[in-house]
Amino acid sequence: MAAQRHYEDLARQLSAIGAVKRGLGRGLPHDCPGGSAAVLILLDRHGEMRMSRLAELLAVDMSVTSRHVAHVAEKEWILREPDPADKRSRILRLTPAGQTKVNELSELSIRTLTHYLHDWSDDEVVQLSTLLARLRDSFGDCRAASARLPFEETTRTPA
Amino acid sequence: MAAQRHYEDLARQLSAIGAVKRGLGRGLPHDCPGGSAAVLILLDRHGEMRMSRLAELLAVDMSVTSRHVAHVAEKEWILREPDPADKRSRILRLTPAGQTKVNELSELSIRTLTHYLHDWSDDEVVQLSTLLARLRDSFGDCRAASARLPFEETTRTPA
DNA sequence: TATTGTTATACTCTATAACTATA
DNA sequence: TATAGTTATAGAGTATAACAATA
Repeated sequence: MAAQRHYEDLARQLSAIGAVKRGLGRGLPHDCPGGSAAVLILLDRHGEMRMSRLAELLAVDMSVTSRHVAHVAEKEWILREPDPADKRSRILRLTPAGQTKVNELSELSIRTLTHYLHDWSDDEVVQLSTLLARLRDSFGDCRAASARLPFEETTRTPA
Repeated sequence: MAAQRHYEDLARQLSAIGAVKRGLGRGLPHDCPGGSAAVLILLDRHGEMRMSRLAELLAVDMSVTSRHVAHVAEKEWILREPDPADKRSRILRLTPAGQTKVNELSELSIRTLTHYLHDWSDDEVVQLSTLLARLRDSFGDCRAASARLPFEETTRTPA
């Protein structure tokens, strides 16, 4: 358990990190906004999956996932195939064009980070990645309808 | 200079960290959205300042800053006083009510992080804070109109 | 009845551009 | 002319709720 002051610091740093995300976002191709990029990258990383699984990985509501997926499907970067085991479901899969886009995105993020982090050591980059992964993990599934905080009553109305 | 593969990992983790930010955001008071909270916290942290300086610290365009500031001013959490040295400028300062709000925000972030990161050590929290600060620093002022990447021509149109 | 996914609607955050007042 | 700040407008991301189809 860390000291309160350190939690405060971390909260401030997390709030400020949006600037970096926006900086990375500005490097994206004009036809592939952040939401689309995230869908493609997760499908590349984890292989084909259903909408609900993707929503979980994106950590957003399924309605949001549906919109992003509709966009990349329209670009023909993914296919939405019927799930033989459950007719309500759809299986999402990258197309060859989608794979090409993923490669492009990958190269872009490498170029951008190489530019900004040229003076970081290998170790530092890995350390930050690792801590961010752990942070994400500690928060678990903190989507609106999923996890509730233990002191909800004093904050945003639960509905 | 880190290996390309590590940059890719970091890009993925950064993209996923939005979930944590949203989780923290859901704990905010209903009358104080993220933009307002950021303004208050920076004024508390750095003391009174001009709009342009605040925009720089927020790492957003001044038009955005102006909107957030107008909101917190309407709540009477800050004052916008004329700058005697430059009549175009305004000096922003927390009111006592604003200070109270800052304290409330601080307590909220501590409660939320204590809840989610209960099994993190002091050292780990500090390490993550430090790396995030360094990351932000390495990106410098990467706002849209400020910094330009060296390979712009293949990405979003420069204008 | 419950679950998967879609759509409509609303809210927050951000950027660009046009504008004003002052330097 | 250039700069500080405001406002109007547009675009991206997200959440809630209502809905259709299937389990």
